[in-house]
Amino acid sequence: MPLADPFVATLQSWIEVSMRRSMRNFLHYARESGLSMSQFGALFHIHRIGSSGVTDLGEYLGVTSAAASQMLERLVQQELILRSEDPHDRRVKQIVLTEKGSQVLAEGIRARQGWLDDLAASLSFDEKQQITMALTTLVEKATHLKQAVKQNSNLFIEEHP
Amino acid sequence: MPLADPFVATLQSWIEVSMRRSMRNFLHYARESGLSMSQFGALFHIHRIGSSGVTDLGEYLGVTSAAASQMLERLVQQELILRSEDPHDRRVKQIVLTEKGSQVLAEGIRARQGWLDDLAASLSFDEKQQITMALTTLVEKATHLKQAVKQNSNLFIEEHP
DNA sequence: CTATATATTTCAGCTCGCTTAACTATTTAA
DNA sequence: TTAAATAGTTAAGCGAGCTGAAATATATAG
Repeated sequence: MPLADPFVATLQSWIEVSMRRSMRNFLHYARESGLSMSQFGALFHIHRIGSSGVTDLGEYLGVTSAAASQMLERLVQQELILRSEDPHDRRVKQIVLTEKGSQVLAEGIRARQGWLDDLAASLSFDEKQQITMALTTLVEKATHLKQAVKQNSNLFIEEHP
Repeated sequence: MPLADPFVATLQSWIEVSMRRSMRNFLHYARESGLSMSQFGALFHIHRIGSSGVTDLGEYLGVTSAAASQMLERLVQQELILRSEDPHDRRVKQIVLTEKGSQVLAEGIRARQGWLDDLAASLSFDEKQQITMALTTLVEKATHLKQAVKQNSNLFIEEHP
């Protein structure tokens, strides 16, 4: 076990602070919008990857296709998603966000991150510039990292032996 | 509505990337440990503020004291918390983590942030140093911000008029 | 002392999200 | 063409988590 890297420790502090804030805002919005965390997760995934099949979404969320189907049914009833037949393979369903679904999702994200404006206002121009550079590096590296892990997901994340 | 501040945009990107990663790891651990998000949230809050009353915890979580009481009962049964009478006011219960509760919480946090080691490994010494400085500033400002908001919470967050 | 306020628990009843199992429809392989 | 695989839905049943209302115990105000 490695000793505490000050870099990692700082990163942990920041993630703890930012996640607590973001989650708090987000849960507040989710509650008043009548949507659950799971439902937002589904909307988010559908938005991110474009169209998705029922089973794929279930795998992403870590649930059975039956559970995914039931959740999607609720989202259809709320007019947040559209579920249509894939013309190339009529067994699969194409799932996309409706206009309303996109709006709800966007508003949730905005609610989650609204405090960032206040944070920005409390920083000087130079501080902001320096932080922007640092975070840009982080985002880039983390994105590459993500792809690396995705390749190994069979081994380490989804199904350990 | 302000135009997109590149600082805020970068911050949003980073939070999206880091939250998606952290939440994914965390949900994975939560699932295999048999605890729900809400339960972890409760453990986290109890850990953060030391001891807490039932109603206080419910208010923090945004639920009635009845709901909080029921959740705490489940946590007691799992031996994650201790619930005892407050000697100064025997109506209220003191709620603290057990050793097991602390361990489970710490492991959850570790699972959530395990990917940071990989991220650290992908950065040079200079990059890490620069990012550490930037994040230290962010953490400090965000913490101050938090207190500022706490003072206004009656107005803007907990109970809007 | 009595009335009221506060802290917590219990209960009935509800929704959500989950599972397994059974079923339908469609595609693909032999 | 028939058999097997795949995608999705449906149904029954479970536990978590929530609410409102009622009950209990304690503290505090008059």
